[in-house]
Parts: sequence; C-alpha cells; structure tokens
Amino acid sequence: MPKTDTHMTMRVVNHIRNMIETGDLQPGDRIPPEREFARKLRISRASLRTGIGYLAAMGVMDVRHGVGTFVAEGPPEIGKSSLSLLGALHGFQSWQMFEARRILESELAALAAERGREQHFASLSEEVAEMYATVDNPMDYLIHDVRFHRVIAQASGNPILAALMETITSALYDERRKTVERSRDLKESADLHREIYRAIRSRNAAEARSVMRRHLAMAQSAQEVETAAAPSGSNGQKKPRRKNEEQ
Amino acid sequence: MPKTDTHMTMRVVNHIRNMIETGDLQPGDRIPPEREFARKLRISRASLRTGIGYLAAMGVMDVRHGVGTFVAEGPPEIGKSSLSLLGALHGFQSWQMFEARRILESELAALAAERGREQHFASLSEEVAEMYATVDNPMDYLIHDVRFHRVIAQASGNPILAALMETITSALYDERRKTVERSRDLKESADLHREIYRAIRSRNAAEARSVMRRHLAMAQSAQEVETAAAPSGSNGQKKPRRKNEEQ
DNA sequence: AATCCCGCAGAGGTCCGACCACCAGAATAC
DNA sequence: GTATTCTGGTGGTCGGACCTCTGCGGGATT
Repeated sequence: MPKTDTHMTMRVVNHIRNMIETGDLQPGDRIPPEREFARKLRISRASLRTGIGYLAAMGVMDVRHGVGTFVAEGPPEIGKSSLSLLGALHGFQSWQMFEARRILESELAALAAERGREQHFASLSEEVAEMYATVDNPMDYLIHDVRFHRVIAQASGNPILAALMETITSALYDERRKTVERSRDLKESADLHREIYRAIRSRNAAEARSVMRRHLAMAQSAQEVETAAAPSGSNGQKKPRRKNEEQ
Repeated sequence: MPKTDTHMTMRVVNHIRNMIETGDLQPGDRIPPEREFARKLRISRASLRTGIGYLAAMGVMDVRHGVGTFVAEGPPEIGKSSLSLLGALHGFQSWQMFEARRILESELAALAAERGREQHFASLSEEVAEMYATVDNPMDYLIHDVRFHRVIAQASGNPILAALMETITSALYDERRKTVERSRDLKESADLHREIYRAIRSRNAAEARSVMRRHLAMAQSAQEVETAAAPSGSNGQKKPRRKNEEQ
C-alpha cells in the first residue's frame, strides 16, 4: 500500500497520517471544517470526504454531524463492525470465534495477573459483585460480564491485544444478546468470574489463564445449547454454493 | 450500531451486508456499476460511493478502477492498514506488537501441529528450504519468512486467528523491511524455523508452541538491536503537543 | 434576575451533472 | 498474423447548490 501518489483518498489519508505521526494531531483534536481543509489541500471537498470516510471506517476519525470531525478518542478499536461482515462473507464459524477468544483472553488474564494494578482489581471486584446481584436478570448480567472482561484487557497493559479481543467480543455480543435470556446457570458463571478475579488479584498468572480457559469453554457450550434451542437458525453457518476457492 | 436509520452510507452498507448474508453475493462476485446500482437503490451515486468506500476500507469490497467493484476474495483481512495508523495514534509500542504476535503465533503453531495437513507440511518444508537458500539475501529471506508464518496460520484451521495475525504482522512488516538489511543471524533464524517445522510435522503441539515462542523472542531482540543501530528513532513514543502550523 | 425558547451560523450530509482516467476487448492498420 | 488504435463501460474527481443537524446566544417570558 505504499503509494503516495494518485488516488486523492490516499493523499488525504497520508496527509492526516502524517499530522498524527508528527503530533500535530492527537486523539480528541478536531480537524478543520471540510470546506476549509479541502481548500488548503487543494482538492475538492468530495475527495476530502472520501478520505475522511476511509479513516472513519477504520475507526481513526470520529465524524459528528453538525459539530465537526475529530481524531478518535478512547480505546482503540480495530475493524469492530468488520468482523461480523467478514464472518458472513467467509463463513466464520462460532467455534472459531470462541477458540480465538479463548486463546486471547486466557493470555490476557495471565498478563493481567502479572501487571494489573490496584485500581483494576477494584473494578473487577465491583463487576463480580454486580454479577451476583443480577443473576436473575440476564440482560444486566451480560453488561457486567462484558465489562469484567474489558477491565482484564485493560489490566493486561497491552492495548493491541485488548483491541483484538474487543473485535472478537463485539462480534459475539450480538449473538449472545439474542440467547442470553435463556441462560440458566448465571450463578455458576459468576462463581467462575470470581475465581478468575481471585487468581488475578493474587497474581497467579497460571491459575488465571487456566480458569479463564475453563470459563470460556463453558460459555461456549452454554451458548451452543442456547442457540440450538432457538427457533430459527440465526447464524452459524450457511454453505450455499461456493464457486471455486483455494489458495 | 445496528441502525437501519437514515445515513445513506449505512443504508448502502446494510443493503450489501444483506446481499452477502443471503448468499446473493459471494467472494469474487461483482456488484452492478455505480450508476445503475445507485438508481436501483434510489440514492445518488455519491452516497452509494460513500457506502462502498466504507466497505472497501474494511476490506470487504475490492474496487478496481476501470473494471468494477467486487466482493473481496482470498483470505480475510481485518483492518490491515489500520493498525499502523492506530499505532501512531495511540503510541503502540514495538514490544506490545511482539507480545501480541508471540501469543497468537505460538498458539497458531500448536493448532497447526494438531490440524495441519500434508499439503501444509509440504509448503512449510519448501519455505524452510528457500530460507536456507537465501540466508545471504535478507530481502528475499524475509519474503519466505513471512510466507512460512502465513502457511502456519492457514494450517491452524482458524481463519479468524489467521486474520488477526496478519493484522499485526503487516504492521510489523514495514518496520522490519527497513532494518532487515542489517540482519546477521539469518542462519540461526532458519534453524529455528526448521525446528518449528519439524515440531509441527511430528504433531508435537507443545514443542511447536514452545519453539515458536523462542523464535519470536529472538526475533524481537534482533529487531531491537537492528533498530537501535538505525540512524533516527523510527517509532516508539512522542509527546509533542504543538498546535497550529501544519504540513 | 432566572428561565425558556427560537433562530442563526457553522459543521457535516446529500445530490446533481459534467468531465477525467483507466481497462479490456473490438476494430483497424500494418 | 500481429501490432496499433478506437471505443464503450467503469470507477475517480470536481465544484457548487441545497439540506439537516448541533450548539449557542439573545430576546421573550415568568
């Protein structure tokens, strides 16, 4: 992709990329209004917009109608929405997502045990408490469940891994939301989370990794059962016709 | 962000997403010409283009000037170029990328040992041979190095993990290309690759994982040395907070 | 004086219609 | 027969008109 040339869109992308790399632009900063910026870059507003659109699609820019265009803030997100699209496109299977998640999160938990700080432990503890408090309300439970895992990702001290995890998790989330109402063993799930929390807090990386693995394996089978019980097959897989393939 | 709402761009994205999910569109298929498609969707060509641009940025569509617009083919790629951008934006550090890579690839190697097929083993063997043949030509060596790892990803049987790995790898690749010329211990590197290959072929998952870890740890320190020897610091962190000015 | 509401200004969103650049295959020239 | 040119179709860029949304300030209301 190292073509600085033609393609207005790349010109815009590279220009902004430059501004970011030199520090002229930082997260939260606002870029000039489209009309003005376009004039400054000597390109049409339309072209500028395609470039901005490109960056926005990647989550690097945040465009707010009627307000302005900003450099994305907050935790980095990688192609969040794209995974589900790619999934539909290439027929990703549910077990593959779980496998990926299992690998990422178990290591994330181990890292969190090694590097986590008091503030993270506090958040984890709080989320666990909330989970116990909402075992009878799957919807609310799910929220704290997600947050718990997100805190672990932060505690790992590796934003890249955290971003990758978020990518997978958000793809699984929609699915999960549809079936969570049928969940039964939330108490058991909460217990496991508590175990994970304890392992991390006591800085026992191996234990944290192991329990996390167990938790996700259980979550996977639970999810499969709940999905199977669902009326219409909502996802998973379809094998229509493929033409030729291979690589 | 599952809103069918206004926003022409989302209308387009959802429409195409639908066509993909129902199987009307498959990898390699071509969508109608912009003018025609826009008419069919009752929107302007500009809006259609915005939506297509969005999908193209995520790697779901492949737009070819003068030819047409196609659904992406080949192995899925997640926000490939985005990671380096996000990296610049959030100050990802080199060690974080290596850590992520180490975690992903070691597990990938283990999976490959469990699920790899004869055809994968053959490719791996071939790449190893090529590596030995190019120990004196870093540039060429690098090509086979990358391919070797890619074959392992394929052999793992999990396209999601493969895509995640590709995301990280491509971000490291640029960096690598700049310093590879100074590499010295390619022979040693080739030996390690050979070890990995053997472990995978003998279906020794634990060994594959372990050697891969060792290999990547070594690659990391080599990279650090080579980078340090470089003239100007190319990455890492920057703190300037200057506004105004530009270009 | 404090509050509420409306309208303005500025930002992004959509559209149109013309024209440019590119690619592939057909028609033509050698 | 091969090389060259032409041509039709497709994406890419342009600019400039008009719409919609948001934030905010000033006037009307209480």
